[in-house]
Amino acid sequence: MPEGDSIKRIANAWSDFTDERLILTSPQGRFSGEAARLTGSKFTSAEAHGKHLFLEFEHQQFIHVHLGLYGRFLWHKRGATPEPKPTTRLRAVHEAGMVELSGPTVCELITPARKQLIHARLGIDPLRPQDSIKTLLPWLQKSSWPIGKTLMEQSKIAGIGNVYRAEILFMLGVNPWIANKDVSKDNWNNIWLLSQELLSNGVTVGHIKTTTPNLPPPVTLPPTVTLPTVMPQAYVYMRTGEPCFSCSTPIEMVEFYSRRLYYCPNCQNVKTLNV
DNA sequence: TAAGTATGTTAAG
DNA sequence: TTAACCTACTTAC
Repeated sequence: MPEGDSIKRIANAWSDFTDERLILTSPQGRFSGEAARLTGSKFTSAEAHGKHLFLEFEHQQFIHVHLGLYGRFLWHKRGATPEPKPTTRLRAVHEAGMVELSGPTVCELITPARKQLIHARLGIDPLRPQDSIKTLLPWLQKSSWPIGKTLMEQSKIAGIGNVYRAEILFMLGVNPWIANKDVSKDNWNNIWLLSQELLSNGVTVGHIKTTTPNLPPPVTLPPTVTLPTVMPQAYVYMRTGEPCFSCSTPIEMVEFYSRRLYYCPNCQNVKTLNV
């Protein structure tokens, strides 16, 4: 489930290993040399930037991980020592437990210089307290990119993926095709605040759930529409053809820059503009 | 039980 | 542009 909230949660989980000397192996083989070199080094900290994870070991050694679509961390309790799965890229063992990483797009041992390069190509992250939409506004107010593309562009905003993109635009009633420069500064601030709120909530609850009672869609509910007693995880994501919770119009889906984009054509004013 | 699909990115061609 | 990564969940049979 790799959007930014998941990576932040994984970074938090790694803090259990802080100051421990780990035994690292790579049953799958593609990280064997690096695992052997790091074994016995003290793990010092974990950091998330967007969907990228950095595991720091003493002497400024970093493991850079990107889960991609299939990558998973599997945590084992203290004392549990299951047989290593042959697909495990990285296995880390110490007294407090064990973790296995499988299927990542990226798992590499990097220097501080390379880490800096990776940060430099990533945009502002709603989960990083030091980041602000203010630094991106000058570019946004000149850009003709559709906002639906911008929210997914990791070099501009890091951590939002296909689920949060669809949900943020729906919750604020924004047409995904509208140009960045046609979105007001106030609306960018609202998008940023909502991103922070939704991703933080994802870190807390452990999965993406945008449909909490505290975060209703801003669209006014007609009196004839009743929300289901048990709300699903999302308002529009993966709900093609089902009625919008706000206006009952069927949710639509199109291919958009090689990814699927879900939206309510009515609440997000798609018909009255272009598609 | 099998088949299909997905919250993503990289590198080969 | 396409294949690779090779998990976990949902749906079909």
